[in-house]
Amino acid sequence: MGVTERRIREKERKRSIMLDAAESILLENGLDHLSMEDVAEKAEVSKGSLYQYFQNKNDLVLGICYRATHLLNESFKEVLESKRTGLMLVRELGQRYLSYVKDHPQYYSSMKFLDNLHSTGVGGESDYLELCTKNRQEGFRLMVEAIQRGIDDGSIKNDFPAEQLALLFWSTSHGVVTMSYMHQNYEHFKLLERIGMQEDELFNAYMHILGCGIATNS
Amino acid sequence: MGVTERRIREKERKRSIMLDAAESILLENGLDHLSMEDVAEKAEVSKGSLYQYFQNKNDLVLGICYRATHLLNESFKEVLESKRTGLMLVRELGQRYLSYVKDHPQYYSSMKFLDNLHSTGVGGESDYLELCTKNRQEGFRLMVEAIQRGIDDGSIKNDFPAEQLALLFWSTSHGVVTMSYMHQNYEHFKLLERIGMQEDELFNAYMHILGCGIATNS
DNA sequence: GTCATTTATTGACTCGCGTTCATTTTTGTT
DNA sequence: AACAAAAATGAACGCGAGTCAATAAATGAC
Repeated sequence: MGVTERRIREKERKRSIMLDAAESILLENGLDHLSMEDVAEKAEVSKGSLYQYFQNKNDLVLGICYRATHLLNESFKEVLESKRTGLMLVRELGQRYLSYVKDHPQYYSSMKFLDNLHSTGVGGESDYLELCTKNRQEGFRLMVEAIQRGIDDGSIKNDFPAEQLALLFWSTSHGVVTMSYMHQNYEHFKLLERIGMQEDELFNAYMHILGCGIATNS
Repeated sequence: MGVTERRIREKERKRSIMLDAAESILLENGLDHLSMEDVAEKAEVSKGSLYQYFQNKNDLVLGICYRATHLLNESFKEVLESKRTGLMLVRELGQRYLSYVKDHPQYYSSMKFLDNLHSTGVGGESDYLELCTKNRQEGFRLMVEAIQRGIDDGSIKNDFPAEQLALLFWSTSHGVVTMSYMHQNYEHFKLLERIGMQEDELFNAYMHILGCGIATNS
């Protein structure tokens, strides 16, 4: 029976169309102004149909987030395939994260949404939630791997276990990336200008300071 | 006419009661489950009355945020009164921020709300918005001052201007503090445990790494 | 091709919540 | 007590998430 298979494929295709619609609205209007009605209209289906493909609004946004985390991980994996020192890998991961946020602000805000759900406890049922969480863990694991390689090849100090360094890098980079995200996406956000700093300067300073802290030789 | 003055005082008192109510609900239920009706009930006034004291829900939350930012700044000012080296001041500021978030999670979430508004553009009218923003800038200024003192007294490298270092510290500490906030407030958030790390270990590692990056002598 | 059954689609409806406003109550003044 | 100004109230509105009974389309048996 190829019929049920085609049904599944067809269903996946429509789901994808709906996600495309949601993504473009998220990009244009931001999370706060993403309504199910607008998504339905953009996807050229009825509101009720949306709910056949997504359990609720959270689920829809997490659907985007699933794409988002997957894409970021792919980019990270690419980095880990190169043969540079661990320290350079870490730097490159940071660089990738930064460009990722620049290129896909809608993905970034969907990931913020995920973080927020994790903070709030649970925000309703969603099958995507677990998948997204898995993806994030995978991303974290990739970071640990880069750092571990750095410790092994001697480019990174072994003052701390790789997991702990990774967590630090994970936490801190978030703030830096957010800064440049806001700088890029919100006209009125003038903090960087106010202190006369370029966007890439911030990242370089971050990497420099962090580098001094974790690299074996300054 | 002492009457109008008393009226103003009385009005301020009621506003304060309403903020107290909102605060306690924010503490118990979190931002997502903070409804105007609940606040009204807790403050023992009608829903309509709330709107005589606050322009809208955002305004109410920013009212809490105003308290929040003020309190944090007071704590920061206290630190700056001491005569330690700039580097030690910076460390102490971080420490204060950390305990602040532990002691007043509802204030922390109100500050996250403020950040979010800043991200989103503007979320409706609120007189408190400007006040909160001012407070945040003041907080940032205090951080700059601590770092500048460090540069002056030689405890902090002068690779970067104080404002830039402050911005870095500001951005990165946010991530670290968020981590321990979530660790404390959300039972299911097990990231720290998973990698076998204590809460204060994370902060110490952060300060250590950062310290290596900015201190004059390792 | 016809028809019964399963599956997909629809939009009118409910419901919760932020917000408004006409009305009532309280407070202050003469 | 009479009146005016300010404050408080809760019924009513709008908007958007989520539901569901009705309808349409697709499938498979004969």
